[in-house]
Amino acid sequence: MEIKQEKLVQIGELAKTLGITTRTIRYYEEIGLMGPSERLGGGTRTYNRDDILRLKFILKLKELGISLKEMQELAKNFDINQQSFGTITPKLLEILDGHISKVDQKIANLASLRKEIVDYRSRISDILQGHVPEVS
Amino acid sequence: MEIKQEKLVQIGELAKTLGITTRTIRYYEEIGLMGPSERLGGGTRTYNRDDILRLKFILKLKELGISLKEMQELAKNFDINQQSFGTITPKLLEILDGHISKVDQKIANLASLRKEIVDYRSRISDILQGHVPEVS
DNA sequence: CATATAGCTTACGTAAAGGTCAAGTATAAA
DNA sequence: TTTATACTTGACCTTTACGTAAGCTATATG
Repeated sequence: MEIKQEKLVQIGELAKTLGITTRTIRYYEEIGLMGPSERLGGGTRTYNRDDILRLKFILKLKELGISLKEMQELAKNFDINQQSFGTITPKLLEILDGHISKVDQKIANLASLRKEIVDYRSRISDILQGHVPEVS
Repeated sequence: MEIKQEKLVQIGELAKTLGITTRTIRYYEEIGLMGPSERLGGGTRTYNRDDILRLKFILKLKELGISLKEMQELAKNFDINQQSFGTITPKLLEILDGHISKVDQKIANLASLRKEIVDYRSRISDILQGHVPEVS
């Protein structure tokens, strides 16, 4: 039986390599996004490869506009049955499908917003050209 | 010399017709977006046609995703010379252009997110079919 | 006159995503 | 051993756009 040799990093180093602050990492743990990490004797948090992947995933989703609250919703279903990947996957597909719809909806909303802004912009631009706009 | 007969409304009625709360209107005054309105004897605020147009304009910009802070920037230019709509528009165009870019950026990000989710979804779907995925 | 309704000011509360400070502990280097 | 970092928890601070409550005034109506 061989001993697993995990490469462990502390919170400061992890934060630095990811370009975030330690507060952010602790905050994600605080709200349950990261799950309690292993501690050293003195209480110092340590992170292994899986922890780091998870954190990177969170940052990726955040970068793309998913709120921490939405991630918490996702995390519920992820964490409840972490054991059997086979039984969770159908549910996971369902969740992902839901998210695809949500994203599609957001894209549609933004596209509509964009059109409105552009239209409004051109009306204002007309004013600068001396055109008389209609009162709305 | 004829006396101007302005139709004046009070805050409650104005709020109701615009679908906002009185708090919102007072707040806009509080932060200088609306300028102090005329008061009746008892101190009750009254709004004339220009005030109402201005408030509608604010709501329109808000609807387009412009923050109250950004509007305050606009208001600076707006208040100095209230007559000339011409002096405010270039600044407004600038802000609107910035917003169009922002929205475009968000749309691009969401599109990218969508692709990622779809990819992830299909990898998971593969697992259900018995395929062995690569570790990423 | 009493009550109802609308208005007034002051000021604290809220959510999101952390920032910042305080006071204490642990570990490594000089 | 002293000093310098890095870490810990706890708790209050920040911003945005108002919500909400308290306590008071003014106007309309029965």
